[in-house]
Amino acid sequence: MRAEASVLHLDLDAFFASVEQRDKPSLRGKPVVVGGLGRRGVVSTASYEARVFGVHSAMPMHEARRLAPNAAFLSGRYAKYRETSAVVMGILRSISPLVEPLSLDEAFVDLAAAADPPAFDAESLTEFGAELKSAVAKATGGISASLGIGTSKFIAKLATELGKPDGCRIVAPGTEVETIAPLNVGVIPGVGPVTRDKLARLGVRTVADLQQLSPAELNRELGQAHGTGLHALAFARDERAVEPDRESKSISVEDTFEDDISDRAELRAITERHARLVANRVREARLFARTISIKIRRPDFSTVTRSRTLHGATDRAEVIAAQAHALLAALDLGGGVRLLGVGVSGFAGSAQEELFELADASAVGETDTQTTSWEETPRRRVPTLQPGADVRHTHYGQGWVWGTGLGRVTVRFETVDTVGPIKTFAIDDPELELLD
DNA sequence: TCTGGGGTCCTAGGACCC
DNA sequence: TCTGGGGTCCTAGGACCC
Repeated sequence: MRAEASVLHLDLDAFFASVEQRDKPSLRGKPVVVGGLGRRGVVSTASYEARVFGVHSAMPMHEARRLAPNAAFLSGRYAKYRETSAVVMGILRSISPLVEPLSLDEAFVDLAAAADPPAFDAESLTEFGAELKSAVAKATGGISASLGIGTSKFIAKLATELGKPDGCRIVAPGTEVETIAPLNVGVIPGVGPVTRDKLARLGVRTVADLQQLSPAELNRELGQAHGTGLHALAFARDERAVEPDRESKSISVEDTFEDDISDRAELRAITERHARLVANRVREARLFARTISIKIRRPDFSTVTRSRTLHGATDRAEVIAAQAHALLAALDLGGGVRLLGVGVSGFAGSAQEELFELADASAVGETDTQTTSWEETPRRRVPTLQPGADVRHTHYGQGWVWGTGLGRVTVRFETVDTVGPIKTFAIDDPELELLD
């Protein structure tokens, strides 16, 4: 274990909702929920004002609406979130070359590798943290971050959690075990609902309880890797390094439908569209994939995956689609499909494509006759004017979609620093333009 | 009207090979 | 007639994370 508190963890508070409140001043101080707005949507992020009502991430949207009917429900503006995230990651990289992003709103920083590292005492680190938080707020237009500093990834992340929101918590070297001992085992990364239940059956509720179990006992209950890992973390032993350049291991696109789909031609068309999106991303990453997978979820929520590995590697949509079609053709889809996904993995740096793989796959897939042409565009599922989206009107300027319905769209004209009226237009008003 | 989308890592069994 | 023992690759499923 590191002797010094040299790992920093940063988490942007209620990130997506914070960006919305930043760009939509009328929503500041109000409950905001960002997520899928459809019938089967779930909450991505809830602002702290919405959390008061019990709304939280991953909650079905209909439940969130029931709990906080007066909240603003917005579909995400992911380009904006990526943009703001990049600004924050840039600040972190100016501190240390070793920055490991975990998602748009979270990252680890190895402070020991910093060009100008802070002194590792509580006072210096507190000052350092305060400066970083204000630098983030300044560069992002007021987004707040929570920070944690500790001797390992686990402890740094836990420190962040303990200080949220808008916190800066330092766990002093040597105090790790006493800090975690009284906490629920759920604070250990890798302990989710299933593991927590298993541990509860062994009488384990807190990290201190977990410390009483032998590694052998844990391995028996949870498997070798998980058991060994948990035993180490229970004593705050965590040697994982901050890894700035983790290579991606899979790329996938999936979609849950508003209504279950049974029609094979339609599913085929969607598979094709997904294959194209996957192939685009594979090429952007300059990769070639050997394994093609599909995933379906049935109406009863049971999930099935099928995959096949090619002899060579590909970045071509036609090859991915052909394999995916063949895998789909072999599945019983009676009863319909709720979700369909296409993915690739097993990356290689170069293509060793074999010509027969395309032909071979079409042969396997020939049971479902060609009812859709390659060019056919599947129906667009996502309406363009979603609540929260940025729009511009020739007279009123920039605003955002408040709501839509009955062929009309209501727009609130405001930006970070302008306040204007709320107006309703016909949904196809030529003076109204969707931004991005 | 239950339950997103993008990932990572692990397990377990079978094929195959030496 | 009683059938080792590893290692690797592949597939499918599941827990978990944000």
